[in-house]
Amino acid sequence: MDEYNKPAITTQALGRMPYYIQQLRMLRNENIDTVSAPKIAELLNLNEVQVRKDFAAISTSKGKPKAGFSVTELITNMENLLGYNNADEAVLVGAGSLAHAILTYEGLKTYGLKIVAAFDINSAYIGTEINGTKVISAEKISDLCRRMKVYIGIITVPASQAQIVCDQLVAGGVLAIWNFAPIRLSVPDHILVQNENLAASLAILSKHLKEKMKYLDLH
Amino acid sequence: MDEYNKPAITTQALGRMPYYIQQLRMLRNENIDTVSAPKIAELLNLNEVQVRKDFAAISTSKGKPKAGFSVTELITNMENLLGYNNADEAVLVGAGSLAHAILTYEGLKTYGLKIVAAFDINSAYIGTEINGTKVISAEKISDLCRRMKVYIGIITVPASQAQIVCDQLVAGGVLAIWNFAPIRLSVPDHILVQNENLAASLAILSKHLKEKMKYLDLH
DNA sequence: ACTTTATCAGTATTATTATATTGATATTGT
DNA sequence: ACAATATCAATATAATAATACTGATAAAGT
Repeated sequence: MDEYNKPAITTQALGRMPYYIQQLRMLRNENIDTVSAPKIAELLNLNEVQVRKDFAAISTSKGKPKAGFSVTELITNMENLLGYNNADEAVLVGAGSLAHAILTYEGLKTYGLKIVAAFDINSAYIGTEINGTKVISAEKISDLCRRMKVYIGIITVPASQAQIVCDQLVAGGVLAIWNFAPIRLSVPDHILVQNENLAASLAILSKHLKEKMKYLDLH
Repeated sequence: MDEYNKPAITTQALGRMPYYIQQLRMLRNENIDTVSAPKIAELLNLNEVQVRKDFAAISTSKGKPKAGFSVTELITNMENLLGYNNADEAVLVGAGSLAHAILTYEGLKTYGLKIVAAFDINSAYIGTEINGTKVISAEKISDLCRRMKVYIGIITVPASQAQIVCDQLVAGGVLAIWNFAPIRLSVPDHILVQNENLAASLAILSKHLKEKMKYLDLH
């Protein structure tokens, strides 16, 4: 039940878990029951040692030389880590196409999230359902979060409204915010913000490509 | 025109640029023409030194003690860096709600991307338009990419089809791929892949929250 | 003019993450 | 039973990124 003497899992490793899970499930479907770190590394195009370290960080048992790790056990360990069996409830604010994409995203439950309500200010959306989730007037954010004891909020509204929405979520007792608006939210110290910034990824891709193109020009 | 003796910009710094641009534009709108690194750091909740370093990495001129940096100059430098003035053309594959969200995302042009075509296999979508972009049959991916000399591809199809689509893009001469499918694509060495993995972010958020909750329980 | 002060640039330190190396061990094949 | 081998665990090194520190300097106040 506890994890002393375990190398605490790093943020980066955590980010790789979904890839591992996905790959391990594929192997399980092929009735493969043990797998080595080098094999997974090859499949996912990662470093062998990195994979082994990641496995060591989450696995309840050790890998065996020559054989590797138990596929089902790794899956179970990762699922537990990510909260597969006790998904947190979350609310989503903003009912646009991004919200739609999130609500229909199969990964949600797998990685520990269950969206219990969606909010919007646009009366045209209010009362409708998106993939089984009711859209409710944004006025009720604080009230409903508090009453339902929801601790995670997802923000998909435009940048201009993100801070307002954020404040309402915080007022409603939300502790963690998954923010898709391209701004840095200002929150009290104890609130967790995970920014999902398309602009940032795009910037990185664009810059890398420019470097590559420059390089190609010279040769 | 060249940048010797410049600290090369890091990936992380690059990811912060969109936040800086956004903030700097707000300041410009308020007719503020110089700003200090500590001020920006405070507004964006970042470390003062980090901001100064980031500015130093992209700015064509130096900051002045007591005054700070020129707002407009910083904006110009960042826009150039990110390709604001010569946006790359890209194609998008998969016409679902995520594609919709990307196509209507205002940030695109700002950060150097212009989507010239969208592809899908679903005949119900083919021929329609999303926010002004035509949806074309997925059979034509390779051919069209090559003819239009498009070097960036965006993948928003389900995981099961992502590799196939990826191969078609590569066959069409695409050099950089922005991948929203939750798998690690296998590509030739010279192809750039930027993964945008919702599952990974979610995993990180979920884990952090669990730690926080555990901590709160103990007090 | 002089002093104070906010800010800068440059350098040093620390933290985090990734990768390489070394020796041990379980399985396979002879 | 023994040797060969793939893989592991653990430790060491390297790469990357964040933060702290130190001395210099431009602007503002006295």
